Amino acid sequence: MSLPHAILTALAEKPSSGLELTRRFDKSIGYFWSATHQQIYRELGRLEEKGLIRALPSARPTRGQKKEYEVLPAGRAELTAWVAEAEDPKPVRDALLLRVRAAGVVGAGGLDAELRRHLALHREQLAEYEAIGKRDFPPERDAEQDRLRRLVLRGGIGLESFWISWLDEALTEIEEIGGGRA
Amino acid sequence: MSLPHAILTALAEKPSSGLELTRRFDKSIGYFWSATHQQIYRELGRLEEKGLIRALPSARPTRGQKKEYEVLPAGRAELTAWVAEAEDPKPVRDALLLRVRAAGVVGAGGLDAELRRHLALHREQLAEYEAIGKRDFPPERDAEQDRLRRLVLRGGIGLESFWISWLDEALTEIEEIGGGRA
DNA sequence: CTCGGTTATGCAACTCGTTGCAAAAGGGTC
DNA sequence: GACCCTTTTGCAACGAGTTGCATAACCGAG
Repeated sequence: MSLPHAILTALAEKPSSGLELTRRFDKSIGYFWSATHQQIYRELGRLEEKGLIRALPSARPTRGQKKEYEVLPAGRAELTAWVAEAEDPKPVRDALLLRVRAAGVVGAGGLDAELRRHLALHREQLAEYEAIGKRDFPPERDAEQDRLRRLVLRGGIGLESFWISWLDEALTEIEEIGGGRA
Repeated sequence: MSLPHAILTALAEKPSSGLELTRRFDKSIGYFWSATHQQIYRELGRLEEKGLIRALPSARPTRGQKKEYEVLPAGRAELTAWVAEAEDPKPVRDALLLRVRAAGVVGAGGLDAELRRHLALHREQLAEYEAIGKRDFPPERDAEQDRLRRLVLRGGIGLESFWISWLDEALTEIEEIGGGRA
């Protein structure tokens, strides 16, 4: 139930149309709450119906015509309440860890290539995060919002760093095992 | 599409009934691929229909009566093929990071309690993983399967450790901000 | 001025996971 | 032996996310 709040956050940062939101989700918010344009349009409709956001009056309501939304006071209140809500961390569901476990039963044939591929992907993502850090958060910007966004970014960086080091370790391990067999 | 393979892996490690599987998912496999008993029963039905597993002949097929399954050769082949399949890492979707970002817009009121709660949960989980490591994987066991399961466990440990250190950092940051305002 | 590409919004169908509940069998207790 | 609790299996409905496609406006090229 977090998608509506992801959208409220994005709109509170800057009023946008559905497509603009989609693009921002591809770049920024989507790094920790991804969503497709479909989900976004559907949710914008629901949020408008509930009176949490509204279409800016300038935008006519025809199809194919850009429609900008902004957050209403009720939406801001909803978001404020949600921030303090308790929600347990979702249990991990990671197919790669599962593959390694399955490899213990049927052998690790071909898994090393997949591990290397993931390693490359995570290195890319880490590089992107670090570029964003340099570009968007120079140390002189220090408002509350900047500090919190930097904190979230450090979360992303930490996660990617973890995966990179685990994948390194995994590759070493699997090469050793494979070497002993082949 | 990994649930069937999670079940195949579990059954290959040891033939089980639906309820036993449910319990093993709560303890072991479920740490990185969680599933409810509902999903498991449904999937057992599908896997049997496809001829990848079968009910052990001893078990009569009535409701409320235990029914044990084992993996058939076709199931093992399917699992072997799946291990080498390519699958991109799923984009992160983390409500807590989203809350921190939202706090940048509407203020961090009450969020610190939630961060502390998560910190405690992750510390618990880490302790559990470390206990499992000591109990199930003493260093003298060194078969391929043991090494790979230990590798997966180290993944879990690394993830929990990452969250613990990020949450520590986040709490410090938010206390500083809050201190400057109150 | 019409044709094709781009921008923008949206519907419908599907899969996967979740939640609440029901039903059959077995075992213990009074 | 009637009652109730536990174990085990299962159905049905729902909600969130995904995929494929449709529709409408706009804009530039020829």
